[in-house]
Amino acid sequence: MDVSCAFRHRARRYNSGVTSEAAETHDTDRYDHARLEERWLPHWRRTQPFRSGREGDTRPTKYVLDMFPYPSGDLHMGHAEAYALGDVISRYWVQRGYNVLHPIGWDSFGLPAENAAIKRGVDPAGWTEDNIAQQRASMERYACSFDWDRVLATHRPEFYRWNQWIFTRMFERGLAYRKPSLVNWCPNDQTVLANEQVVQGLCERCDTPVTKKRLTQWYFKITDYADQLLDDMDELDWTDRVKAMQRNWIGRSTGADVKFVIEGRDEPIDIYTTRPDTLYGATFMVVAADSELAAELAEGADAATQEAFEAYAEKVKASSEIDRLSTEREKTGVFLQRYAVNPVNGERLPIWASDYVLADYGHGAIMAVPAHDQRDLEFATAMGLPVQVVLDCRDEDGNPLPDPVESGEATTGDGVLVNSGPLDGLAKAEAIAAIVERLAADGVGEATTNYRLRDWLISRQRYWGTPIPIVHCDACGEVPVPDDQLPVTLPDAEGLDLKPKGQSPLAAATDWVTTTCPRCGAAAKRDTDTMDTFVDSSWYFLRYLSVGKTDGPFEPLDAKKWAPVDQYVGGITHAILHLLYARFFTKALRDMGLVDFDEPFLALLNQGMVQMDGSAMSKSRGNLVRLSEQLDEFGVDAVRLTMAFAGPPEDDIDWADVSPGASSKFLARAWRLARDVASEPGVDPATGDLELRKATHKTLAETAELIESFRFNVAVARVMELVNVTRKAIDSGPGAADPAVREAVEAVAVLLSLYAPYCAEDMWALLGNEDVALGNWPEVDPALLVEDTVTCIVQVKGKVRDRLEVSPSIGEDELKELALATDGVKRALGDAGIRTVIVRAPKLVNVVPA
RNA sequence: GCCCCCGUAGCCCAAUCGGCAGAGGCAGCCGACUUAAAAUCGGCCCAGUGCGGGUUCGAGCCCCGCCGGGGGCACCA
Repeated sequence: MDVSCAFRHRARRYNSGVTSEAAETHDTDRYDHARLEERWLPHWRRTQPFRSGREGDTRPTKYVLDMFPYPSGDLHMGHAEAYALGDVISRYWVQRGYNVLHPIGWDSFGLPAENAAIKRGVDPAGWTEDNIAQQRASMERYACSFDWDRVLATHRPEFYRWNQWIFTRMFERGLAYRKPSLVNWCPNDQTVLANEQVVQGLCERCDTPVTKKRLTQWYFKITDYADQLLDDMDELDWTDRVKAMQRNWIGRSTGADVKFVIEGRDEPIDIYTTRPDTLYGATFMVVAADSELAAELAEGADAATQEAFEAYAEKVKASSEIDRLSTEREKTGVFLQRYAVNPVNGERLPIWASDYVLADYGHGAIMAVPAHDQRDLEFATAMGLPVQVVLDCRDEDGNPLPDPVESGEATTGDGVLVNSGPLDGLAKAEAIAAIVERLAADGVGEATTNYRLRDWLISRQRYWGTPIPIVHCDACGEVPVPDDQLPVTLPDAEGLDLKPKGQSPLAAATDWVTTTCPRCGAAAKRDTDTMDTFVDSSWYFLRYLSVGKTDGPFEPLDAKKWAPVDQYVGGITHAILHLLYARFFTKALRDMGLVDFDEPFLALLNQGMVQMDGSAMSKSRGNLVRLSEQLDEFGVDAVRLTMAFAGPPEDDIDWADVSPGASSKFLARAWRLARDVASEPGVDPATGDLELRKATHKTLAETAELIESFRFNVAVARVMELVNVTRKAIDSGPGAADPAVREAVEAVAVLLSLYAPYCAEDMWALLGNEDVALGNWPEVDPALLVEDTVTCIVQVKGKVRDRLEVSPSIGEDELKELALATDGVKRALGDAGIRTVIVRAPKLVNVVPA
């Protein structure tokens, strides 16, 4: 798409009601965002100021990365915020003299393209490429400081070839494997979903209630890295919020495995518990109704029991995730007419099957201690099972808590063990240590760790994704496609029915599916599933480093030079999924010897969302604000500045609360400064007005700190202050010809280049310079940061009673004397004596009366 | 239920070692310029920091307990 076309369009819009002649003429003596955009965009297209990694570039490197967009339509307000903030960081480091890698690409596989293709009967590839072209044009107009030589899109074979390559490496190491299991199934999209894509029991994409289906699917063994994924977070410069989300998701718990002998079964079974100290309180056992163990135990029971179990299991399977998630639901289950033996006291425990025990956590079986676990208590109450108290729990005042059976509340806290044989009298921690030791000695238990995190299900029964590079051979089994036969490209969508039908559309591409086994040469079939698109985004940040490379996913030397990412910028919506997967990939690639670092993203900034009138924007809600219209009306610079100025970047922006019009006015005010400067380029600022010089240098020094701690809104406020004092200097101070005015305005231009590149570039040109964006951060003169005098607050009993203008280097004793002599102190003190005087030279004295 | 974040003028937000509650902006009001309006320039108004305790010479900031808002996890044994 031609961006200049959009400009003509706007010019017409903008000047409607004015003569056509006026529409063609721009007033060069006024700030006119349309004129500035028309002037500078073509210039930047030519000069490509943000190309990184040029031959002979000796600047220190930095890698600043924005999360790449999905190409479904044009950019929206959310993109505008994210890229505005990422650009502030990236442009700042360029100004500070760094060789900044700031790439962009497209996360272009996935359901939206496929759904659009189905709906409109178009080719997903064509639809995707069209959207990419549109977004790219919008990004260029938006003046994103991207390196346009490093663009990638994940749907192109030159990218997804390396998905396949990494997959086969994972497969070789046992990190990619296939297993049958009950998986999340979206009946609408007709595809499997990862746990992470099920939100409140609904499909993340289409909000359809998710059901369960038993399927054989591909997994990545992310659970192998659970401990590292938890522990390595300590080193990351991420918010506590995101770290907490990741911690919750991984969900590490420590406890013990305990072996229970099952009557009539050769092998004992393991259960997992976090409270082995309550083992003497176990009164029954529960196995997950949808587990193989439950089916096996039922098989060993009488026919009536078996029938009851099968009916129950069927019901459980049919229930939706939503039902399952309801916490108020009644406990249900079937007694399997089987018994387990408690290893510590030989008691016979009836075994029940229920859906409140999960098949894929721990061992899918638990010991039930109803006195001290709320869920077990509810189940015992519903089924009339016995309750045995083994903990003496007390409230804060030392009174015993009511009996769980009477109160309906299990006592789950700490307590002293009772009715527990050798454990009696021990506190929780001691009891756990003692019982684990004894179980281990007897060979019937050991301390273990469990995780909420499950292995990552990556199979998708859809067309628009990376084909899984596996050939199924009757003789050889699962055979990875050899490297020299990669990529396995997608068959043409032409003639394929992409509609969801529970099986991958690739299965219908007979010619494509039919192949020979790479190992034995016999007739064989390709795997017809495609990979979860999160695979693409798990390593794309490495591909940017070596986009053209044809003999590997990335060049190790490039990775050494640039990676890991110094600063990542993106929405909090990816706080769990994408970040966790990318961290896992990095660790796996490290173990393959491909990278030499542990974490992909050292620092992370999560910008908030852009809302309108208190809620997320949507067409149906009628509160949609169109980015293109905002850009037409207020200009790129004003919209970008508004995003930076609205508040802390992590906070949501309500577009109704901010004012792009005010941003535009401010930019005009700044721009006029450059127009008004009356001294020549290169004039020595040292001879200029001292007060203005101090203001300029102070602003520069403070801004550096503010940007580096992401306080962009405050940094913008500082530029506004500098603009205000410079205006005053011109109008009612030393005047437009003073060299300090030029110094101040040049600083304004450099500072504004972070938020408002068009305005800054034009100011820079008005000042007789070129290329404002590149390494122009002025050196701060420390001498100009020192104040001649500071205001010392004089307090009596913490209340301000007087002020003193003193030297910054004043001594404590001298300051104390001056303070005690002030009228304010004398008045406030009256006849009272002095108990003590707190002196914090040079800023504060606090007199404490007796 | 567990965990994380946040409550400061009418509104968005500053106050980063515990030290003058206000930097910047929006809205409002007044004035200058103008025949007038726009634009521009200048000025003014506005809270004692959600509530209750505590520590301290001194608390928006630290501690405890509430209230309110947002978010994550959740039958994970």
